[in-house]
Amino acid sequence: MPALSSQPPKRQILEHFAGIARVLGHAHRLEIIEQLAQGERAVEGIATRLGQSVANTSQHLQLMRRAGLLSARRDGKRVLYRLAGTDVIDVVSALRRLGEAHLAEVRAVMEGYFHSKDDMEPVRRDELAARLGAGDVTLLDLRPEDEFIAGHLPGALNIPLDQLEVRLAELPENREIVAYCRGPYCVLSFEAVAVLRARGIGARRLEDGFPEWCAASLPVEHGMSTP
Amino acid sequence: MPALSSQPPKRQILEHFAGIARVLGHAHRLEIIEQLAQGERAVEGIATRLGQSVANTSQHLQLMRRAGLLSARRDGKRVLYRLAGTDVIDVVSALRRLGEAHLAEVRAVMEGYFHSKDDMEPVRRDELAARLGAGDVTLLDLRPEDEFIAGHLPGALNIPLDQLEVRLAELPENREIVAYCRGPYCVLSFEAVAVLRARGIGARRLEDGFPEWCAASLPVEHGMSTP
DNA sequence: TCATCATTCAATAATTCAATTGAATGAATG
DNA sequence: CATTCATTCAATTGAATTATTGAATGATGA
Repeated sequence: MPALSSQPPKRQILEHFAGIARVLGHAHRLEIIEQLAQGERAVEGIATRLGQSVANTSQHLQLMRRAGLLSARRDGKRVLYRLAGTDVIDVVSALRRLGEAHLAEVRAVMEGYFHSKDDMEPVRRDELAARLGAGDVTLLDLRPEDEFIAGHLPGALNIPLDQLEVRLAELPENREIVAYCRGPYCVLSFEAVAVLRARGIGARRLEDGFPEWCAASLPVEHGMSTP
Repeated sequence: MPALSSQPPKRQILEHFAGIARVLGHAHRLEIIEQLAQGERAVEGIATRLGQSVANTSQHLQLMRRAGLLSARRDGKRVLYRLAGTDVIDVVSALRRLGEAHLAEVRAVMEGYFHSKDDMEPVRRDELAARLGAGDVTLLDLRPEDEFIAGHLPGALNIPLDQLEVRLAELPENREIVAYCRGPYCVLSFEAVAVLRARGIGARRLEDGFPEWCAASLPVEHGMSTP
């Protein structure tokens, strides 16, 4: 809670933005956001996933709620938290990009974690466009269905992120999966790649998203998916 | 400098991202980034603009440099700092959007600062498309010249942000100015509106940027500007 | 109503962070 | 070579955060 003293208004506003950044400045809270990006969760569920006490998790959740990152609703005995909006995801994914780009230590950890460096590198737009013709790539669109219908990459399969775990069977085997979403700052494709990798399914993400693909005058399809 | 203990790799990575967020979690540092978004600056110049001591500013700068947000070069006696990359701007502008959207207090301060609420609200894409025909709007493209040449909104004037202050005379008077840049998460248009307002020039920014305009199948021009 | 369960609050101790002060580099100029 | 000036370092103080503990809400169901 930043102090609202009699400072110039610009400074006051920056103080608020800095307050939000401080709220994001804790690994547990970033992990909570990652959880909630996939849907509503109760306090205890989050706490066990984090391996932290319920009281501690509750305080983190409330801090984020006060900062406007989360909202909560009561369902019987439980209090279900969810992200206040997609712009929370936007900040976290921009943060992730920045961290990946500039922090050498992160790259080192990642290269130790994933088998090869290529696995983690995003697919470039031109590379993808060239490989689409060959037909050995499955495109996975993680946006909500209405956005998908309004326009998507040719031949893409639409599975919104929150349904990914239950619809894994729809993914063809033995084809490389390239995930994409709203744009380079959207975290949906990051999350999807993480989910797929956790199940041993090879997947990479597109460097940017649908708007940029469009802007590059590459082919676009409209309407429902026809599998 | 987050601890790199023997934690699961995912936790280690989140720890690093959180560290970056903490570095952003201070109003002075956000203000430094705002300064450096306009170009290289020496330590003392930044310090005087912030109204802080040189020693203190130097420490903030070094903290940001260690976090990978800034880089520095020596020029004679002075050390010139600059942003390490545009992704720093991306995070700050995503943060800004989040703060503006969710923090009621920020809105209150803004409404007290600017004359009317409308002044601060971005121009929606469809609204702009409709008004382009009438010809009472000057479009201002703040991206670097090469990006402008590759494609821009019809009739737009290209003044990269770092040249804005010296090229103010090129702006026509008595027309509303709408600034745009790379996308909704790019801070260039935010900065431009701030610069213009500080000189009493009415300006608003486009809700999103060039890729989204393209994605919406709206008209696009290529090549140099022809004033 | 009472007991139960999930969540929240309040108080504490350990850690981390911010700004100040004064001294120490390190390049440029006479 | 010594001086000057911009920047950095080191040490201190005061403030803010984090995780823990145990008690207090507040809704549910017997």
